Amino acid sequence: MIKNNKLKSDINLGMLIGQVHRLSTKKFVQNSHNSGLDISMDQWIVLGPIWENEGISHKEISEYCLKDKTSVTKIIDTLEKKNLVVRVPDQLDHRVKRVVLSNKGKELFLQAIPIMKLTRDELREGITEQDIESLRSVLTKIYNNLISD
Amino acid sequence: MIKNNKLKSDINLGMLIGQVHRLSTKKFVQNSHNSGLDISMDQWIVLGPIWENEGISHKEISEYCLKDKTSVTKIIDTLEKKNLVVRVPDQLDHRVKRVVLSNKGKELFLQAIPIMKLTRDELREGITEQDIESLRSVLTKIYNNLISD
DNA sequence: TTTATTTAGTTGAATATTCAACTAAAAATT
DNA sequence: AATTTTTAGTTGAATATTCAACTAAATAAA
Repeated sequence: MIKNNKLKSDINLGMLIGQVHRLSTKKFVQNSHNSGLDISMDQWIVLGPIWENEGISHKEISEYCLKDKTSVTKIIDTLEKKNLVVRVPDQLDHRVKRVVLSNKGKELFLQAIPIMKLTRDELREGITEQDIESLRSVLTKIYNNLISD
Repeated sequence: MIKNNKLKSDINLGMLIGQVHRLSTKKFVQNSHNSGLDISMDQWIVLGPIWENEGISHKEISEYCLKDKTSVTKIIDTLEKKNLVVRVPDQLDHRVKRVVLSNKGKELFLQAIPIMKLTRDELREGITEQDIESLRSVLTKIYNNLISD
């Protein structure tokens, strides 16, 4: 049954996506650690839109990062505990929390940029821009299949 | 800085891989749940090689699934708690634990196969075999970059 | 205006991952 | 044979994700 090659190859594809995801985040964290920085991949991903858009809301971060609102809440909890960001309640809409970077957060973000670049270069070694675009294209198709219901 | 388009597109690619990974596992779990099955994506992934190779060791499962040995230990803990598998110490090499499926485990595995197929079809809707092969190819290149250090 | 519904964010429980440190057994050195 | 090193697996702490249930505020409907 499982010997069905088609099924098996799908499982392998799923495992491959999972493993590439895990190993990339691991590589980023290791590179950060080697540079003396204490930041995880997901913390970096959430810091991005806050850097670009001071006072962005949870919901907007969620959309930008393709992350669940629950995940965003908890990652911001961690970032706040590390004094990298501050939550500011919106003055007009009291449901909304706006997030801003502390100086420490800004500093860390700037230091992490070259780490991101290094990690990208390691990942992409020997891979053409065309390959990357093809990867992005197919992943986007799958993504669209997954969000449409 | 982050406005650097190249960097930004890399972040987006990373987020895309992460999101596709999360959404696929979510889709599988939802499909399972809709069929009355209680199984997670990672539990399914670990059950696979045990089904194919009764008495497989943790280490072999680890290699097959592209998962860390710690993860394998903990997922097998869960599977054992659910009475789906049993650990059997190897008689010759006392370090090795061999894992076998219980009847309940075999039953669940068989029931999960069509769920896996359904999930695959949903993911791949409108995507050519060529696209999938291209995806696999680029991911494999990245994977190889990540494991070679 | 009062009620109902939607929206933004949080909480707790369950699962998964990684790291570092650990146990115990096997294999290699001396 | 005794010691060192490697290997297989486990444990505990920290991070991340999902689900379901929840609070509180805003918006829509009655």
